[in-house]
Amino acid sequence: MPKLEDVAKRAHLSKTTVSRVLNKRGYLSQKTIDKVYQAIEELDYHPNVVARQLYKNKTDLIGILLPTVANPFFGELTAALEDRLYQQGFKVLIGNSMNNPQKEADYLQQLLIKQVDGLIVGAHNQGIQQYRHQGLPVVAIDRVMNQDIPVVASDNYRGGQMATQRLIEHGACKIIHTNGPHDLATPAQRRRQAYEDVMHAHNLQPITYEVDFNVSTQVKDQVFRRIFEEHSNVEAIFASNDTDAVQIMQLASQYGRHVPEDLLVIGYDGTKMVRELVPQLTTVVQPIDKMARTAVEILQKRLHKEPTDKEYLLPVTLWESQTG
Amino acid sequence: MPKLEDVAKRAHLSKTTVSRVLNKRGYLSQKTIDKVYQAIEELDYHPNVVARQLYKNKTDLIGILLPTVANPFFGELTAALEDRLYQQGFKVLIGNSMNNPQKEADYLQQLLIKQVDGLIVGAHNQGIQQYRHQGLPVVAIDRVMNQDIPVVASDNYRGGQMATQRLIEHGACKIIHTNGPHDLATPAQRRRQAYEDVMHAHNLQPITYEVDFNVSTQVKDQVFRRIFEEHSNVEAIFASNDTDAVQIMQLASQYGRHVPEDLLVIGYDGTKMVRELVPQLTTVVQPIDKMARTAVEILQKRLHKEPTDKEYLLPVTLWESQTG
DNA sequence: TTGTATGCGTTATCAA
DNA sequence: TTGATAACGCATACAA
Repeated sequence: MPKLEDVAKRAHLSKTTVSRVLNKRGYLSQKTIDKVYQAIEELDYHPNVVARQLYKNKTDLIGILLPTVANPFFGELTAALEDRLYQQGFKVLIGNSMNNPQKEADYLQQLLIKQVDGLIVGAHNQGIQQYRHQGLPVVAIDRVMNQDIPVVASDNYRGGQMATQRLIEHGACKIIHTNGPHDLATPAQRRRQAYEDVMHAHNLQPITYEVDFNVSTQVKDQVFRRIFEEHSNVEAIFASNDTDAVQIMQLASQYGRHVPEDLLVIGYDGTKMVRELVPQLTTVVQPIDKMARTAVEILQKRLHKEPTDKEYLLPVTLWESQTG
Repeated sequence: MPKLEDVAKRAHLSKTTVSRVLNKRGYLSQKTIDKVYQAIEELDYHPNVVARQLYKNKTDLIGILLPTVANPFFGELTAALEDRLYQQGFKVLIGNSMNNPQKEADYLQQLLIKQVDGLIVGAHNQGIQQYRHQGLPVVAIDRVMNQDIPVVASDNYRGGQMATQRLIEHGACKIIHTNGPHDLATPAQRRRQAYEDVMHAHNLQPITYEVDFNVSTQVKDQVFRRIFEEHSNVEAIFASNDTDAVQIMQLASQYGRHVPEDLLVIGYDGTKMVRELVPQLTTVVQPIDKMARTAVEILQKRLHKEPTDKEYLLPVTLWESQTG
């Protein structure tokens, strides 16, 4: 691998001059510039990014810590984030921590150490209190961390309202909701709050089943079956996310229930992929693109030490389709 | 940010000794070790990864260049790759190049430059000949690059055979296939070859519609509509991937066709996500996990300068469901 | 307009 | 068992 010095020698110049040409700094004669580029060409020289990173004390790398890009929501979110970050001159380091708090902790420890300039976190593991580390700008997505980390989220309360209201308008009374564990501090809990508020306002009894997001389809199956077995008269389900909603619908048919005649189902997330693959699913659409843009914007502010709000709530919409 | 020297000062030792403690090298008295760890604790010191990278001339970073993690196949593939790579001590830099040859070229230029220790490429853009760059170990997934880059792919020929044969066994004669542009050198073209071979063996006429993978749903719509308009008597479609298959089925209903009574459809990829969301879709399942493991294995060999084969074909299976 | 010398934070060689 | 110093490759302050 040729280095700056090799180029300098070949062009009969000093490292400084070559560096200047590369970074277009200061006064340079055209002749010098040409010589440098020619030497670079001949040697197939490329600057060493790491050395540059060390000197500049920044990497232009942003870490994205999420459960898994295999999930459509996080996949689309990651794609959107990568797109924005790339446009701003950053590259993206990913860490998928699903089902593995140890891995999340490890990523943190490693990423916090000057490997990345900033961090976008949406991982859901519990019991990780390490984010307090000062110095590294962090933005959370749909996840409450500690007080000085800004959160970007969809308007979960509004989403919960819209879904529950729609189910009630469609004549359902016995409506069951699924959500993450109540002790996991996430903005998604506001959906539950909204659901309960709307139910109470209509003198209906809210029932929430708690399902850990980071859990296999099989384990979720157990929980969802309990819904049908413990509440055979359930009329509607407001699910925690779209894949859960679909899984519930498939289970429903095993219990002889037909959607939407027999049972209404509304999901959450409304990714492009799910709306393409299961267009009949009524769902609350999170503005993934806007969330990504906002997260990157906020991160930039943090990087430039500008003040930010604590929370950014982005508007949801309802994909009004056939299942609920 | 405290550095080695700060720790050394606080522990009344030299940088060397502290470094030795951190890397557990050479002889050290327990007393020294304790002092060092105490100082590290007190200062909340973390080694600077970039400085280490510069000295060691490696980053423990692997670049993954794919069209987009928003697509379920690449999403699941990325998740699997990340998982394996993490286990091997690597972190992952992603680049999504969909619809953007410029971006792919840019990523290459940047990643080839010592920013990553190796590269896994599955991007589909044409006209990028830059991968010749020596020195950086590269593995391609489902993509033919140049001769000295090993390719990991599912057994596309077998997949094409299985799908076509099944459609014929189910009584279809007028079978149409969709695939990428024929001038794009990809192992997926072997599906087309298999399709044509099987068709010819049954004295049937193969018809392939070419659809650029990197293109919007809307544009694909145009192409798929042409299938129904130019071949109103089509009996079965073997689609290039599952999302296309679903899109085709939805279009079919607009043309008054019912799947599977009126029209058979088989997809390709068989991701967990699609099989969960659209279980009725018959599809050829790529062994994503095995592909990821293999790719990482091969990459390791390249990193250790061990010889590798040119091509690794992994077995596909058929998800025998209802649409075809 | 160009060159010299220094530092970024780490690891390793060699000497003590 | 420990310490001084050079090297990794680059970019800048300062000098010429």
